[in-house]
Amino acid sequence: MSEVRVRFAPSPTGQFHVGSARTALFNWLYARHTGGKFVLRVEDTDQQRNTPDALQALMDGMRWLGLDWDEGPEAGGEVGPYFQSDRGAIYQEYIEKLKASGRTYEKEGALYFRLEGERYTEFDSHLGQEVEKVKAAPQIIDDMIRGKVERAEERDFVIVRSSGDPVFHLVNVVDDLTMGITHVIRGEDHLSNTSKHCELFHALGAEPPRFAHIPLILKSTGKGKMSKRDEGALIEQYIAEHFVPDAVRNYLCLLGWSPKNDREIMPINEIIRNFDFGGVSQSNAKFDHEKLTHMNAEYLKSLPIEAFAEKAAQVLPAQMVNDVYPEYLTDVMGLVQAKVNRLTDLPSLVGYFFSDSFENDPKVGEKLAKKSDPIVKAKDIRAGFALIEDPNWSVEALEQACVSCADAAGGKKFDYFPMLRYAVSGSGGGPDLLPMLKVLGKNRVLDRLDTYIGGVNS
RNA sequence: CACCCUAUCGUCUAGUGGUUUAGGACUCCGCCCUUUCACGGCGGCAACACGGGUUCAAAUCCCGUUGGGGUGACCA
Repeated sequence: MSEVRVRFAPSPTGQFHVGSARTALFNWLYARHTGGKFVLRVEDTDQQRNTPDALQALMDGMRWLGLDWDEGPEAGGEVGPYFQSDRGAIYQEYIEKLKASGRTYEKEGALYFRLEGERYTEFDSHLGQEVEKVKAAPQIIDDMIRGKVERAEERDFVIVRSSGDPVFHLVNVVDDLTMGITHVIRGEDHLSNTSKHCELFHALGAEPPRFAHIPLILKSTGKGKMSKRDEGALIEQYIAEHFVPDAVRNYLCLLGWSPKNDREIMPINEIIRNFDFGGVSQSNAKFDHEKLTHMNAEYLKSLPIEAFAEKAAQVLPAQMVNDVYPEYLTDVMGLVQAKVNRLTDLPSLVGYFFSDSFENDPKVGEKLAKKSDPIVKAKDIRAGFALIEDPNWSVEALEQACVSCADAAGGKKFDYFPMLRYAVSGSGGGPDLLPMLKVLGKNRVLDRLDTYIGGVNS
């Protein structure tokens, strides 16, 4: 059995769509699973849209997802060039072969591929005119996901435009042939055109590769397949929003593929080991941004605290973290790591750890004022905290102080909690209170209690 | 209009003729924990599109209908 060779053949337009990313991913997984080669081939025949920037964005996106290629731009390889724009001579050579085989003819300046079979004329409602059709023998597509699919082409088709440029169907087949591609893994939107490709392979005296047409990713709301304009459709967006790349990749793996053992959050090695076309779904899947976000949160939680703090530092405003000890940042992040879904939620979550000028939530303030004497309580607990001698300002010492105050007032320690939280953070929710006070430190806590006491009186 | 693909909870899916009161995950809801909460624990709602067959037995096989998706370019 010869080595598996798969390819991802994007047309770099500057935007890396999740659908393309998943096609790349499944190719990559199959190559890694089988120990084969993953080829990156750039379909840059559309000079208008394909810029160096666009290529860079595509490669950045692939690398961000951890999809490394064995042959292609910046990697080299034996069967290049890997840019279609550099392969003109190769296409010409194969066009000549096709001409020599007698399967082509010219019409209105374009070169057509001629189907074999009985010809007839018919009105085509889609084209709105009479066209010549052919009763060609059906091509049998050997698809690893869908089994044997039979489809017959019924019209001759253009392989070289009157401008002299070869069309997609031709270059795709020639490239796959000359690059020794053994398995073509692509979106189901290509399935109907595969019969054209099989015709061309056979006309060139070659056996078509095996195919795997993977289901499409559909819009999460509304109809049709996902497009670049839909929310969450672009890999660039996840990079910009500091998603965990492994989380995005993990989610994409599960969109249309299942390990069939109820496992979802998996290290990539486990996915590679289990990846197989038997696990690929035959039906299309809707994109679910919430599940992706959940998966991102899971990956965030499992990060070592140092790594989490490092990532957090990238999304927090510079003035927040610049003149702060790294240990302080790590401590703060330890408080919120398990609670955050996206890193970009962080700034609004932890502002009060870094600045005294935080917003007070008026609703929480009102609710607090309705309870009994928050100011008296604040004064009591402020006095109690001031007496703490433990230089570590530990959670235990803080709790003890609360208990003492509560005993003296004939209440419970929790009587002070909502007020304390509001006084130091302006908010009604957040991390566990006592650890949060410890991280904030004695000076900050006492100062903010003073502000609260004074602020409410005035 | 034609051709091709497809059809299990709202969503992603497990299920390849009997082990299934159809399992897991996201979402949602409830309870517990916490007199905070965006964490955690426990629990709940929720599906085999429809109609025919085949079979002792069908979510699973076949046919049809309906729904969804794709393709039908001198785009890729």
